[in-house]
Amino acid sequence: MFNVNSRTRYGLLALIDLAVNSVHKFVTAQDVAERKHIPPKFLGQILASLVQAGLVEGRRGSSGGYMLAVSPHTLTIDRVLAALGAEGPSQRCIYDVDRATCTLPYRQDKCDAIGIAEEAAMKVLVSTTLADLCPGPSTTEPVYQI
Amino acid sequence: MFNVNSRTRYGLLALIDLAVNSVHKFVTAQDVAERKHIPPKFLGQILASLVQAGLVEGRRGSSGGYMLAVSPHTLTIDRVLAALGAEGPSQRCIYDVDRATCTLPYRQDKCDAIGIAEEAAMKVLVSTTLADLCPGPSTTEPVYQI
DNA sequence: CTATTCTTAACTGGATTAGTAAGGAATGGC
DNA sequence: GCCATTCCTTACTAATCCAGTTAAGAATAG
Repeated sequence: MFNVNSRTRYGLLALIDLAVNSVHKFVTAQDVAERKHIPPKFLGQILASLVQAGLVEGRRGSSGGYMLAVSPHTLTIDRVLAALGAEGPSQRCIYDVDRATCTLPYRQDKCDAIGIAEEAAMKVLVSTTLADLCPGPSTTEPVYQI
Repeated sequence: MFNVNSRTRYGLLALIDLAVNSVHKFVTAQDVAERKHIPPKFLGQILASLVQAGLVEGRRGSSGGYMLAVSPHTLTIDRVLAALGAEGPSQRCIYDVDRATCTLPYRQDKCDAIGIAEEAAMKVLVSTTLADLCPGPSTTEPVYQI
C-alpha cells in the first residue's frame, strides 16, 4: 500500500540500530550495515540524507561515525519517512483539485476517500516514535522507579 | 503516500463516470475517455482489468460498451484499488517477518507502525463506496419518499 | 457482410530504483 | 605535519516499472 522501498526500509533499520547502539557514542556505517545486512555504500548514502534532515549527527575521521541527533522517544515515524524522501498525504484529489481549497459544488465529505485514508495512516505515524520500533524496553528511556 | 498512479486515478474516474452515466445501459470507452480526459486506448486496458475483476461488464459490437456490474453503493474503494492492481497492506514488517505469524521476542505492539498505519487507511477505504465519490446525491440511490 | 466495439498481447521511450564507484574533506592518533 | 579512517558528495549503471501506443483478433448489431 505505502511505497516502502529499500531506501525507506534500510533507513528505518539504521535508525533503530542507532537508537540501540549509538547511545552517546558514534557508530560506523560499516557496523550498522553488517548488523542489519545493508549494502554499506548504499547505507552511507541513506545516512547522509538523515544527517541533512537533522535526525542524525555524523562525524568523520577515526572514531567517527553516526549518532542519533534526537531522542528516539521524540522522533516520530512521519518525520523519519519525510527525511527519507517518502511523500506525505497527497494534496490533490483524483479530480486533480487541491484538497484544501476545493470548492467543487458536488463535493461531498467522502469524495476524497484516498486523501482521508492517507490522513488516517498519517495519524498513526505521528503517534509512533522510533523508540516504539526498538526491541525491548528502550535503553534510553528514562525509567522512574521507587 | 499511497502510490496513486495514473492507472488507479483513471480507473476511479472511469468507475465514477459509469456510476453516473451507465445506469442500465452500455457506455463506450470513447465517451468515458472524452468526458474524463483519459487517453482512450489506455482506458480500454484499464477497463479490461475492471471487467476481469467482475466490477464492470463489457459488451462488444455496435451499441456495446461498459456498464457497472455491481451497485455503486456496495462497491467499496478497497475492492476498486485491488482490481486496479494496487497492493493492500504489506504482509511483512521492516524486519521482513510475516506480520500475522511474527513471534519475535522483542516485538511490541507498535513495532510494525507502518503496517498499522496501512490498516488504518484500509479501514477508511472499506467504509467508503463508489457512490460516495460520485457528484451529488447518486442517481442510482434508492430514494424513499412519502 | 460490415462497421463497431471490446479483448488481448506485444512493444517503446522515459522515469525510477537499487545500488556501485570514485574523489574529496574532516578528524584523531602518532 | 603525516596518515589512516570515516564521512560526504557526485556521477554512473543495470534492471525494473510506468504510461501509454500499436496491432491483431473476436463478438455483436444491423
